[in-house]
Amino acid sequence: MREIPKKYDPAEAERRWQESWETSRIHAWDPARGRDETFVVDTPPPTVSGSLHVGHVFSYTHQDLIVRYQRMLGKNISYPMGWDDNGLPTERRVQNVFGIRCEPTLAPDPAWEPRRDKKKGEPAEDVSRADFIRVCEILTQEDEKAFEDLFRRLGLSIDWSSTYATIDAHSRRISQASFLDMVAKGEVYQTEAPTMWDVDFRTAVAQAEVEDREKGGHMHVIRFAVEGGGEFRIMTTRPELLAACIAVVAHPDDERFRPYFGKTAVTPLFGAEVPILPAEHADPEKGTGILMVCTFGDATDVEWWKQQDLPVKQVVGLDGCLLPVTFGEGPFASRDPERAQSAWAELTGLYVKKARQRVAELLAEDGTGPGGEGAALVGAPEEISHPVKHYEKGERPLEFVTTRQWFVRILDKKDDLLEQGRKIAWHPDYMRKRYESWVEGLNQDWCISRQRYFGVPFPVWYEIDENGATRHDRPIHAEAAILPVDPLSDVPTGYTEDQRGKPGGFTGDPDVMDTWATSSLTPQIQSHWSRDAGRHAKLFPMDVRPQSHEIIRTWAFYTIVKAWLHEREIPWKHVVISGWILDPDRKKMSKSKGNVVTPGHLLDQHSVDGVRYWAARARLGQDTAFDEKVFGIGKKLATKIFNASRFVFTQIDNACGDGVVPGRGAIGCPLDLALVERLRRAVAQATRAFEAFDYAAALQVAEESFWSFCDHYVELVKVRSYAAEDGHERRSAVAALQLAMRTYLRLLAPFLPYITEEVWSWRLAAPEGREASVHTAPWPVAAEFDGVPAPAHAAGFEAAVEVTTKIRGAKTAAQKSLRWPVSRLVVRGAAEDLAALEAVMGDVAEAANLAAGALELVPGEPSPGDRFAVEITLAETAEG
RNA sequence: GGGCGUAUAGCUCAGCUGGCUAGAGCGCCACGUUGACAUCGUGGAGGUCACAGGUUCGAGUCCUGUUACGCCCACCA
Repeated sequence: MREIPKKYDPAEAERRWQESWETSRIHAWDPARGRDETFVVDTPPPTVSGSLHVGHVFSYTHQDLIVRYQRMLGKNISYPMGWDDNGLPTERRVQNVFGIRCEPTLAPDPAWEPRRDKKKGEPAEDVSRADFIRVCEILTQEDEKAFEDLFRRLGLSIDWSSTYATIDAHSRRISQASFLDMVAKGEVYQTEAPTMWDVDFRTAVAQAEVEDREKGGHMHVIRFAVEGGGEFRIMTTRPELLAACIAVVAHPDDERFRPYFGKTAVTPLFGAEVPILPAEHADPEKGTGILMVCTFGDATDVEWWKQQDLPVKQVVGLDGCLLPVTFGEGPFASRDPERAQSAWAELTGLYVKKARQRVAELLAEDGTGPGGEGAALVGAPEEISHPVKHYEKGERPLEFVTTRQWFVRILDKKDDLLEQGRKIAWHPDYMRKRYESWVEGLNQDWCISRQRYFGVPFPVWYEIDENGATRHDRPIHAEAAILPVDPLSDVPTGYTEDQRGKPGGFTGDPDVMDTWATSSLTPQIQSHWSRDAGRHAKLFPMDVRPQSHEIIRTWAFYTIVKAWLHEREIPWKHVVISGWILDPDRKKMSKSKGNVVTPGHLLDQHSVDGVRYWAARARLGQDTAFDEKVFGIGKKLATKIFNASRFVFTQIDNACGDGVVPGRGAIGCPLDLALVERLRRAVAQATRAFEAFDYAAALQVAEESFWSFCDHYVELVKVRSYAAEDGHERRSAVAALQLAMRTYLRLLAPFLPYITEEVWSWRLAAPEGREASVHTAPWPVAAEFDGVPAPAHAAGFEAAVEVTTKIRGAKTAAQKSLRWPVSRLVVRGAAEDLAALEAVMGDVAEAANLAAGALELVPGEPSPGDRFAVEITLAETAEG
């Protein structure tokens, strides 16, 4: 029998148990067991190029609480770990750490090695695509190690034999298979069309990655002439797009502009003739009621342009600077090409923001407004603040430019996707609304191609015809058997490498997929969809997707899209949404605000169990203030478990020299029966809470019940359990203590895995089987209390507590110790309450040190809100 | 502009389908070393449950409106 330690060293226990769990593989998924006894988690793969954050500790703990409960239910758990390393965040970090930049035209340099000692001002070094990707891999492996260390320490019960990275060969294979399946189903298409474009990263972005930011700007009022006489004014924040104006529109019912419909307007400065047309989207209330349509100022322009048969005047380049344009020909026809050209000469090459200022100046200087009178610009541009679309990871506003991109058809599936969302249980339920409003607001198909490098390539080549032109209309798709492929280094079947880029040969698609195109497949990556039908059937659809609410429109949404497209299925039955960590000022903690607390020192200072306790107190979906005091409460609870266990097991050792604890049948004393009744209730409540994924409520129930056990039951039962004589009263006490401890340790095990495992190992752990660890031990159920009768009086426990508390109060008020004897105690109350009290009075009297014959029970009326009215007379001396 | 959420002791939060004479922990005050626990124990003082109406025998709990904060969404002229 192991000696019970006097002190608890959390850090030592954490190391010891991590190792033990690893060795015994209690977190591993068993592929032999069936789907119905399996619980599958779609673990969020963290972005490893981000920093470690208390937010990780918070939300990953939430998942682990649910998982640990399910494991105790006996479920075969599939809880893997993935690393999200593909994509822009990694590229950006690599660029910063190593001071390099990818230049895809360069050939790989075998002699080149990355350096971290780049100085600040040193210009970025251009490296080949292959070298760039190699460095991305080096860095993500380091980052993944740091995350794994934290997660292991945090006690996440992850199956570490089952990990993946979103850039690894397996994930690339699944991603490419997904793409090809969508091609086969006609759900993906390629088109050359205006798309949202980030001018810094020089890549297309999707609607989900776009956010509005309130930015300062200027409102310009510009006069347009109407052919045949007349003029009107438009208002715009983007005068630099004047040369890209293709039409002027007003609302069809707007009387002010009705006479102009069908006529032609002439743009100032550039002298372009553009039609004046009615358009429903024009709002008579806004601006002057008439506005210019440019290629392309915003999504409305794109939308409207698509409906009309109008030309494209692309003036903004991929870098956000104005392109050279020749006026007087093609779409850039002008009444005065010379003047237009000279004006444009001032703007060409300028970034849009710069060009905006300059064109305003030109419009103000130009004395030839409509009719040759006055300036085209009316007054000084007015300073305003307005929302501007940005790529969420970008600095400068998005532009709409025409490029060739891959899109997944989602706009035609809104109803199906809403229906899928309704089949999934959201926790909390109101989070479903976020999903629904996102689906309802979709206005673009999903652009999945990115002009980047560290990502999953499209498994596609294109034929090059005899004239050397790339035939995007003649794609060559990779066969499933050869996936994953990199079309820039691999050769399509039937071709040889020397045909690359040659007339009659082929060329690889240079783009990579949107990172979400892969992340949306985390269930399929885990289940080996398209590769292993048996495994897939055992893991898909999954049980639960844990995630945070800001990525409902990306991760949750896209995952639902993919599951629908591939198999007409939901990806999981439940989504559980964690809230955010707020700093004490109620601001969201984020790296950019500089208010992030790193998790390492928290774990050192407050112990893992203490930190997990803090996370577990936050209900799903609820943002939580970062409050260091709460860590202390958790640590205190762990200490209490340690000490209470020491007491209980010492009592058992003393009472049961043979090591055989009296069975449940031995429990017979009224207070002990009352305790068991409370255990029954706590178990039922905690179970109900966990079934609803409400781990916080389960914790609260377990914690409150446990403290009450310590503060009241243990104090009341001590004299009996310490008794030298081995009578049925002592046996009842010891059996009840053991049953309670077995119950509480398991109720608290999901929250505080280290301390519960530690004390479980002292006396309760079986040599083998489920009860070898508290974490595989069966979750407590009502049947465990069978054989223990219900107490005769429902309120016995509460009666004992109330009288005990009153006696303690009297002693405290009299500044006496709690052992001070009581010479006389008169208790008044209702007859049934007195009966309940009488049954447990033996324990109360012992705990209160009540003199023999000092008790008087008197039927009568207590004061309001109380069960009893008591008169307490303390003894004159400590000896009674 | 639309939608969602939150507002309960100084602080962090519980209060399920209405019965509360509103709870817990921390903090604060006082007391106590009793043989699990001084990284402790015991007791106490703290709230017109954001505001205004309404439904009801009865509302922190339901309805309506208002305010504050947070989040999500929205074509930015």
